[in-house]
Amino acid sequence: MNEISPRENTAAVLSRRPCSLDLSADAPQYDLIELMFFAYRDFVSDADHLLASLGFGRAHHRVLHFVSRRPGLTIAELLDILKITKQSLNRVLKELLDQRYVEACRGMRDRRQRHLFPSEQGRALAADIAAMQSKRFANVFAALSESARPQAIAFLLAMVNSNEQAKIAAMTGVVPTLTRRSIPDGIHQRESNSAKFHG
Amino acid sequence: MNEISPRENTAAVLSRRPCSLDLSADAPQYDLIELMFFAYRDFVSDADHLLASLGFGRAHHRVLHFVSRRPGLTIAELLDILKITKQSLNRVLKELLDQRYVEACRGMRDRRQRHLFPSEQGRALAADIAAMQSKRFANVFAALSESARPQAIAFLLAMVNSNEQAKIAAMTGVVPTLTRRSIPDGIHQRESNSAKFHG
DNA sequence: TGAAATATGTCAACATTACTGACGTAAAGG
DNA sequence: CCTTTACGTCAGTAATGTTGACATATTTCA
Repeated sequence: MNEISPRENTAAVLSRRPCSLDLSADAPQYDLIELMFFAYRDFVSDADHLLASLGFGRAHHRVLHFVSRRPGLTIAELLDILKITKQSLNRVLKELLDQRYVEACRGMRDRRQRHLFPSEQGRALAADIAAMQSKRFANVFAALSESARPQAIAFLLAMVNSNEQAKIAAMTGVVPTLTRRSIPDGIHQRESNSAKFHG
Repeated sequence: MNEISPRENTAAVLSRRPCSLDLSADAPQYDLIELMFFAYRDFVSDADHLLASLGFGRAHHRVLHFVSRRPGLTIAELLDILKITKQSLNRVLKELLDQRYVEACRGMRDRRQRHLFPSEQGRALAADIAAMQSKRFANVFAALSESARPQAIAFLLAMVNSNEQAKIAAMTGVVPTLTRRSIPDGIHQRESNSAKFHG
């Protein structure tokens, strides 16, 4: 089923190497589309073995990372960063709390809020993983020119939906100096930020 | 439960803005780690609405994309690109075949192989999504300097595991000219390429 | 003060994408 | 002829996400 009579379609089969030589303004940028996929895939794979050995996944890592980076943040702030539902967050957060990688305490000003802090071992795990990923960046920039690092930061920040760039820049401590003008994003920029980030 | 006596930990709570001013060689590069997360999250979200309206997910998109870009590739080649199991591939591929977004035909030289081709509507859908993502890149580079595009390509390619860079460069049609030296990747580079890419 | 809004927790059901393990089939190749 | 290769498939499981509904405590506001 779903089978077509045997043909080789020689021209198509043999042209395995893609030819995206179109330089017109709105030509599809296949190279960048695919490089984003491969670069991110290898980037996130760095931490997987270490996390799996502790029974954690990437969702746990993301929570632990942002709790470690911004100690004292609240559930609502974390939800706004991760763009997932509170039910999804709660499942992984509960495990991190149970296993004492994260601690929580009620706010003094607003006792409804819970402020999240990394425990000692939580801080250590987050640091270990950050070191692994930082090593990849260090290798990358050692192989490129000196301006590559600020250029990469400017590129990645510009890739973020423009209505979030200021917030992200502040959060990451990045100074968006290289951006020259503001241009609207892709189609669905303002409709929602639901990432449906199954990974 | 999992609650600590109410304390505000004022210093920690108030220092919401992270300070990663450490410039030593192996300092954690929190800014880049987080920007990779946010940039990729927004990048992949571009296609979600269109795909969802057709009953497809990101896995379908990845298959359709590479089939469209390299018409005639075989199952084995596709598995090597996506780094997933044949069972995972088969589920989404079957749906794309059933709904006539992809066509398959037996190889003439080796009749065990199946060569995959996009149908007319498959090509159209792949082109639509590529156009959306390309628009994001066009906006990004319009806001940055002229050298930003080749720099971004060099950066993303350098982020790929080094034992795959040559293959990826060939596949995407990118010329890795800016790379100056080869340096080993993160810890798990050679052990496996299992991406466990739940997204 | 009392009602409404807010911050969070929780239960249930479900979808998507991935995995492992096992087994089957057809074709290629020594 | 026998083994390997390329692919298909069934069964079970795991991780991460969703929606919807409801509960509880606390703050805010009229």
